[in-house]
Amino acid sequence: MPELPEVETMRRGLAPVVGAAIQRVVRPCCRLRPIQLTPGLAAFRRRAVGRRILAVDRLGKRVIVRLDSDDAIVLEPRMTGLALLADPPDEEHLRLVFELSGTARRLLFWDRRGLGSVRLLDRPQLERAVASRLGPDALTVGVAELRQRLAGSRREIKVALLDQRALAGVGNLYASEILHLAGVHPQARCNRLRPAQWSAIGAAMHEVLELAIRYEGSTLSDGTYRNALNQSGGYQNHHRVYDRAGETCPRCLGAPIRRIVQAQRSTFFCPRCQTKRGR
DNA sequence: CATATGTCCTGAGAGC
DNA sequence: TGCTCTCAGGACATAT
Repeated sequence: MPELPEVETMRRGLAPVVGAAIQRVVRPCCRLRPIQLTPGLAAFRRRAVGRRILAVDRLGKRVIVRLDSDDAIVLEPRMTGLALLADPPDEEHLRLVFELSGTARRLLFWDRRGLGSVRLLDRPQLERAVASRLGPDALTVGVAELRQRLAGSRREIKVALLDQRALAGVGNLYASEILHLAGVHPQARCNRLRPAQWSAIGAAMHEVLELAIRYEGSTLSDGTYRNALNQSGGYQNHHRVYDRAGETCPRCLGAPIRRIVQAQRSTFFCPRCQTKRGR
């Protein structure tokens, strides 16, 4: 489930396509339902083929491939989507192929569950989408803005961190990791958190995300996530709490990690060293 | 307006 | 062994 570190790793892995021209766009036929492609294939080809790739950026959990036409291709991996330069894990779930000039040859969008999407947007469309759907990027947001955007909410902090309109990039796995490092209870209400706790969350967020990027993201036991060269990430070996229910907390070495459910998603935390109210 | 819940999707793994 | 069932959680639509 690509979150900010995995998508940032994808973005970096796609560096070789910068400068290449898109020569063909191919949708392999497959027995599975096709992923969402906007606009349809014919219009997509008309606008993409012949264009050169100027840059590959990231916004939250989306990869933005900028074209020399002022259009951009937005890759949204959601649960199981991958952007690949290397051969995919299998052919069956290959959803879209961009054939390119230059050394990279081709850029693939592979998605086992097919919840991801590929959209080609013009500049106003992209700007509108970003403004209406995405908060500041979690990797660079400052503590003051983080606090300003979340502190008024009555929601539980773990749930609020997942709201992409408030803050872009944090997903279910990293929300647990961040709050554990910050020492903040996942069920603490945003509007009850103290300034020192917001500072701790902001610092922990940057620390966790940067370290996870250094390890090229997390490949969980299902093995789905891969970088652009179809290699596993390494951060799963450094998870503090995620999917570690029952194990001893690495922070206090005293209490077992607990799993609870918030907003239909698993949360992992240490009941001893994550508190609702700082002091 | 803010917040909560339901939905999409496929494959892995559990249980019988 | 093979069937059925549950679960995983991205973002968005719909409900409260």
